Amino acid sequence: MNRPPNAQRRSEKSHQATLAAAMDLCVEQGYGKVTVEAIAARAGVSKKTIYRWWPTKGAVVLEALIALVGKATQFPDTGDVAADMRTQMTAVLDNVMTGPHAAVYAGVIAEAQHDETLAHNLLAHLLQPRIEAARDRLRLAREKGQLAPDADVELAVDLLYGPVYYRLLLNLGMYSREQLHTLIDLVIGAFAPVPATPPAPDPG
Amino acid sequence: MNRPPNAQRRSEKSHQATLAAAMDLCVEQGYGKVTVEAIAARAGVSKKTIYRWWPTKGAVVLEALIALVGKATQFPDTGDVAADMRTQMTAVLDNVMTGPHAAVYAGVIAEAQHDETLAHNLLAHLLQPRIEAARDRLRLAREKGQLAPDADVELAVDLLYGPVYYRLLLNLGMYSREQLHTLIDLVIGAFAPVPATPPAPDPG
Amino acid sequence: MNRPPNAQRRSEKSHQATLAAAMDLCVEQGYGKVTVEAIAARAGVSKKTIYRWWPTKGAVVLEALIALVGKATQFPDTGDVAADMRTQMTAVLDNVMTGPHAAVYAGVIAEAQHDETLAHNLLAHLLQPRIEAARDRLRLAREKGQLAPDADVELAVDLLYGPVYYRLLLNLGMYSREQLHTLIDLVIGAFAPVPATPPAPDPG
Amino acid sequence: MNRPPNAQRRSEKSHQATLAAAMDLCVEQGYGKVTVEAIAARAGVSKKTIYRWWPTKGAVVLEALIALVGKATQFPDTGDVAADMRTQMTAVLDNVMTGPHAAVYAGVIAEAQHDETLAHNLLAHLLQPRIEAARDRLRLAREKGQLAPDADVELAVDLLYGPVYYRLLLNLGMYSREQLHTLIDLVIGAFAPVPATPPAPDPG
DNA sequence: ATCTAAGCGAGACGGTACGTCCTGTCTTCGA
DNA sequence: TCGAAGACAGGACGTACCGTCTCGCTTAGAT
Repeated sequence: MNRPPNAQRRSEKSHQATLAAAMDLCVEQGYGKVTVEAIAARAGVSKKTIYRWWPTKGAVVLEALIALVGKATQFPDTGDVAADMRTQMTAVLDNVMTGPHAAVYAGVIAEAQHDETLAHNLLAHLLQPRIEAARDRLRLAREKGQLAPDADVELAVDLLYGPVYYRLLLNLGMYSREQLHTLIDLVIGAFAPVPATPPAPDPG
Repeated sequence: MNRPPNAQRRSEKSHQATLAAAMDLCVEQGYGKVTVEAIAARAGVSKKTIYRWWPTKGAVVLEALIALVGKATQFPDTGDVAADMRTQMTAVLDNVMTGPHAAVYAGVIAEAQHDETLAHNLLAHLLQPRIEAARDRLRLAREKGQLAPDADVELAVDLLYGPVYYRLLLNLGMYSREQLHTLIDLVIGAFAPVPATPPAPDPG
Repeated sequence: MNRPPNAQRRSEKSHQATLAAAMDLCVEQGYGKVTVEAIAARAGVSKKTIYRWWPTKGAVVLEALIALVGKATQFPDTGDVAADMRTQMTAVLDNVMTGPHAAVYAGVIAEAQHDETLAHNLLAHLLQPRIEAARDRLRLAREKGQLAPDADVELAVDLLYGPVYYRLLLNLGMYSREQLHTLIDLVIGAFAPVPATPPAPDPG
Repeated sequence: MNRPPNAQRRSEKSHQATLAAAMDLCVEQGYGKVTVEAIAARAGVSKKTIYRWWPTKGAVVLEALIALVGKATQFPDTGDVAADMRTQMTAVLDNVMTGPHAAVYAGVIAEAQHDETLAHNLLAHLLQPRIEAARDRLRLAREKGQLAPDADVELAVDLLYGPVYYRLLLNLGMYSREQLHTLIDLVIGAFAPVPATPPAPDPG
């Protein structure tokens, strides 16, 4: 009954055409107005082929998004944690929080509200890796003494990413780069270590 | 000519039945699976009547949500800004970020991603008033010297609300009350005024 | 669950448009190539409306056929049973056994081979009434002594109609009017009464 | 260029398995519900192999039918034309007009209504030989003076076969053997030669 | 005895129609 | 005369088969 298809025999051409068509249509018409039928027509692919490999429209667009942003968000390690966070989050801001893909990303997140599988995959394949990378970077900084030894890195990441998604999803207007940098510096600063020797008392 | 209906002659009974049916169905089946047809059937109301007074399903549910949570969010002012933030945000946490209404709220926010009117009304009637109230409370604290004179209250509110919505909408698990309080204290602390004299080193 | 629709509120316009579109398409393209989608599109009617009132394409076309031929096949009674049979069967020949409707009729009969409901309705509403009329006419003739008193009118009707349907459905070429009349005369003759007084022996 | 396949290298095993599967499925589920996919699956044969050797499902089933009934229809010649017709038509009745194969046969005839090639092959390979055999037998009888010299043997065959197909295809209930024999005797009798001297009135 | 070209099973593919569902509009009928 | 009931046009859904196609594999005839 209903065996899964044989992935080895999958047509890479149809695969890529579908992803490209899905992303193009989302950018042109908005995620919500895109239909599986339209994706199939644009890609020159049959609906059956789409349903063979993806359960829903959301899954297609999610994969397209992952392909789009997957590579662009590696964390650098220059030694300066605040600078590295700025570098990475600026890339995220440019890639998916502004420009034509922002609405597509928001659309997928919206869809995930009533699609558990999509929510899980969104988390597992797009979000969680970046969250983990950020946490790792912060843990590294903590080990090097650049953050307080008891700094809660999970909370720190929430404070860094939370406001960005909040503004994306509640239509509050995305941060400019400057605002983003201010935010990052403030959060990193909040987790800075208490200096070992207190600063000399103000002689005034 | 499509004149607007005469609001004076509106049947309050149908109005309330519709809101109640919408909220009940959302809680039972999830926002995404609810249809206008089902709301009409459950409320014993005709579809026409629903479309006469609301443009979309989202608008109905938004109104139901506003009715539900609209009253519960006055900001206290006890003089202790951190305590007041905790009080108010804990109420929000309990009302819409956890429990059966959380998914409904998330569903409306999701719908707003591809419905500009709904997005506008969500912001104007539900979100913006609470954001403004929070900002006002923080401005008051700033004026009283409980926050740094240059504290960016907009950023502060983003840092308080952002992580909560982020965790709601990205399926990351909502904060416990303790976690929420930790978050609030950290953010308020980050905006605390720089003390004129540095704190004495811990004598222990 | 799935109550039947209210026939009183049926749109007669859509009803007639559907029947007309179905028959037109069948004549143009052949019964087998007609789809419910095409009927709906041609009639300017939604598929839902078609499925609300008919279970299958075959049912639509059957109703169209019934409307087409229902009126044209009354039996006359001139007193001459052979002449009356010729009159009626010639009308049938002209209406549904030749010309553009023949293939449509054959298509419906074909469909009825794997659609029990259609088969039943075809019999009950199209065929059986005409068969009964023919039998009645023959019974009348029998009572008047124009046929043998023990004439099997059911068999007689089979012998009259059978060959016609046989040639229609097995692609054997339909009878000309002359052939049909020969057939009728032969069959009626086979059921003629044995003369009370035998013919005088040929004096030759 | 689509060369025809090399029949010498055809797998007889696949050939027979396909025919058997087709007939089995038709008997089990009815001709109309059988699909090429199902035949392929049941036969353990690929769809490609079926389409290599037959153009359509109908062609497969027709071949299966021919294999089934092809042998059983030689006309006897005992000298008694009515008896010989009874013998042969009873065999037809038993083989394809009743029992599990009747519906399959009807299904193929139905399909032929919108498949010219199938119609042609059905006629040429199944029907026409039997019709010709019947005509030949009647011609022989005519030559021997058992039928009137001007007897129209084509019409006679129509009168013999027509009612049988008519009852098969219009769901009118097949004849019993007795009814069939009555029919045959009546038809043959209608074509009997006019006696030179009229029969003497029954002296009883 | 190998080579090689075909048939073969498997099954993915583009395509078409299916029959269902929901939307948002429009009509009817009963209170 | 208003509103519930619900029929309507429209359009996307996800499914089922169609007939084509591309894979490896066997398999038999020709080398």
